[in-house]
Amino acid sequence: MAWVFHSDQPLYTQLVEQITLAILSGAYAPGARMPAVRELAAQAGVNPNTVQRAMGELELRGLLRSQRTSGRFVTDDAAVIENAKRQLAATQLRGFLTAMERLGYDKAGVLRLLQEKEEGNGASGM
Amino acid sequence: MAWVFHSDQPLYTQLVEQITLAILSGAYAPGARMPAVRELAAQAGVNPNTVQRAMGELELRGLLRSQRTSGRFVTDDAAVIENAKRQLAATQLRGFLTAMERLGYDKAGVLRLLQEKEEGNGASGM
DNA sequence: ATTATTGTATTAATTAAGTAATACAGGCAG
DNA sequence: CTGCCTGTATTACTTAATTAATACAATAAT
Repeated sequence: MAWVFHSDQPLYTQLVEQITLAILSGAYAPGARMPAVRELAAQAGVNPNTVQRAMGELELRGLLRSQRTSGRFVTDDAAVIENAKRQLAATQLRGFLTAMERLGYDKAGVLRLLQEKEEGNGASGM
Repeated sequence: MAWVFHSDQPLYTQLVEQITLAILSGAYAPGARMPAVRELAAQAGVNPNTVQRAMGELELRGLLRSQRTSGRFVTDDAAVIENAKRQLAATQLRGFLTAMERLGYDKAGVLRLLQEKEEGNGASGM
């Protein structure tokens, strides 16, 4: 796993995001054992507590499960993963739509904009 | 103007957002004089510097113009306003699409999702 | 039983961000 | 020319968030 961080967001947040995507994409497979906190911290070059914090967040979301002394494991419930995916998508969509509405676009307008982009032209027809 | 603030975001950010939308929607008309920094601060119940900071931001974006001793004015260039609107929309769209792509949705998938929502049903067909 | 490896908890240090207090500067009206 | 109303700049206070150091706890393996 390639750990790349930028400075305009907390480390633990970026960890949550990257690990989440790794799980949702299957890079960390369902049921698989995660690297230990200290190991992952070494890999990523951050403090173990920072990893711990990220992991805790992911446990709350049900994506990880900790086994006290044997390690942490990705959930093996595929439905949970699929659900998380859909949940994130829904959140994105909702936020996007309300932002666009405040800019004066109704749903039809948003659709039009998207289809224009889909066609690869920048003509907005304003 | 009704000033409503929530605590999960800096005041000056919320000011920027609300004033921006007020300008984009025409509530503060092109060329119109803005309330003075201290007056607006009193209205909104915040420190004048906080308003100043928000105003400065809006100046950078070309939406406001300060006249040193006579006050601040909304730009009277309608194109600037229109442009800001489109810029914000484009930013929203771009961010939304990349987020969705990382979740495994291609553009067609996003479109499908939107159209489903458009039709008012929650069936995702998963 | 001992040791090594796991996750966990607590506390402290550091840093950064936001907000506010206050003083400055320029022009217009009287 | 005096005073008041503009925006502006500087500085300091306060608060919160992030990260790190360190110690604790449990279990599996030897």
